Amino acid sequence: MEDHTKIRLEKIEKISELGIECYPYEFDVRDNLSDIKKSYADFTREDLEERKIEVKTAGRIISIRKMGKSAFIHFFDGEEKLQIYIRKDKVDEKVFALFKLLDIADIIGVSGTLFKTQSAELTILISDLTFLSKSLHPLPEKWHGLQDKELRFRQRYLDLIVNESSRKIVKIRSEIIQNIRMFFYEKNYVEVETPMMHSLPGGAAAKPFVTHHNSLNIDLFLRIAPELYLKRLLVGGMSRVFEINRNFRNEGISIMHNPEFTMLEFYELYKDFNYYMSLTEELITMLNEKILGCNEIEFQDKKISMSIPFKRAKYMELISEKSGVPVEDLWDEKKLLKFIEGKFNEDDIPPTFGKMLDLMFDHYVEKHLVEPTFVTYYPKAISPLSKESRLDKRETERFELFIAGMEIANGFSELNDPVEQRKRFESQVKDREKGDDEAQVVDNDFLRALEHGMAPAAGEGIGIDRLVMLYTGAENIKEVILFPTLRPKE
RNA sequence: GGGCCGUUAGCUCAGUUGGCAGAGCACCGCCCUUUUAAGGCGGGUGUCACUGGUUCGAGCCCAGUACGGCUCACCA
Repeated sequence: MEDHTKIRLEKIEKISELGIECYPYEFDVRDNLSDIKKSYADFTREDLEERKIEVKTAGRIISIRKMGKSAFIHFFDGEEKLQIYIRKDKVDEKVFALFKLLDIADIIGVSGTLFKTQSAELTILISDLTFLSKSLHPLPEKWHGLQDKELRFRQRYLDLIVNESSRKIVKIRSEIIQNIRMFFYEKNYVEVETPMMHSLPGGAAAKPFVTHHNSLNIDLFLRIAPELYLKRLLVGGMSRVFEINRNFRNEGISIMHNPEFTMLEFYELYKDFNYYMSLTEELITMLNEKILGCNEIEFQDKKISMSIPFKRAKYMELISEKSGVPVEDLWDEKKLLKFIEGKFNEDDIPPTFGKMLDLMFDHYVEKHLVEPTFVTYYPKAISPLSKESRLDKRETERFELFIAGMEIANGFSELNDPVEQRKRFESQVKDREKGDDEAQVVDNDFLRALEHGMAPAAGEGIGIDRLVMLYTGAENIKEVILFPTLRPKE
């Protein structure tokens, strides 16, 4: 056993011997530290002297400065720090004996009177001390905090205790989600929850996790997207729905990817993708206002203007512009393949036309999309759930929003023709046969729903984790997910 | 999955040419009633990630393994 732990266990014994409960059941916190600071930080020493303001609060000890018969302690309630002062002549003997057995990281409750020290720091002069919980381990180092990323992710609680930047990310994430909910509630959207376990993986191009249900004796897939269920709700006449929930994709882990991630999806009947581009601008503008108070974000040393309207550019034209390949040649699978064969390794040559376009886009375009940009009119081959474009039969009414080189949103006019949808699924199956293991499968149950008639509709998904990265400047998705997926240790 | 890098005390980090394992904070003992990176005196608390190898001798060199970071690929 670690020495620190042994010593602290001995202290628990000694506290017990004083007749003090080491793990009590409750404590009446009358004032939290932020309220105390907010209310009294501006009072002068004389004001506080005169008014003798009593407070009762609790928190975790983060530093102790002992001076024989007195001591200063900083403690922390998850939100704010405050100093407390204990003097031997101002408390019971037992309280002072308890104080001597306290360690950094222990959790205590205190009652006392507010005053200001000679250096004008608001401080509680303790009259009573309640032991609330012992920590058997010391805190990480006091001014470097916890730096080791692996420890920060594995022991997030320590990270939260000592690193304010980590607490701030949690808070901003909560504010973003809360504001998104408000945004949709105010527009009369209904929040729903659809299955996390699907009998067919659908709604996106991705490899699923597989699990098994014992009593049904069937394999189930953790969902890769909620899309096909949300559209069943549109068939059911729910005209405005949204869901904020986890998706699971059995793919690589990187600074942009976690196997489980949070997705917002929303759908509205009688609207098209143009309307949703505007709605997205409205949503992002609202978030900028609420979270940052301005229409600019700072991301990895880059200032990015978020003012609307966002740029719009066609998918094929962007590829053409950055790669130098004429648009009509991009549409010609043979010419495109020839170009790719000349540029990429043999191993990297994609098996399908859609994958070739993806490769071109990712390689030539994506990283350049720093300013918010709607990439529009994705080809049909890579958009099996989107409605055909009114302008060009090869394209769909689909857009993706890119900010800071990250794909943030993906929306489209929803394909609602069941015959066409079946063809698209079948074309996906052909892609799968050619070696695209992320191509979708035919979902007959979903097709039956479409056959009952789905009104025209727009739909969109927004990756919440990446959105939080934008608003917090986090450079790794693990920073915005409290417990990112890591290989277990030991 | 590929490439590069890292892993030394509870934490943050040094460790030279292969020659007794180090510092600061934390911790332990003593002193100290307005300190705040409190201070003073004394104390090193360690499976140098793991397993082998080379060597008189390995934290250091070599091989492998584990975990992580960065990056490329796939993906949102």
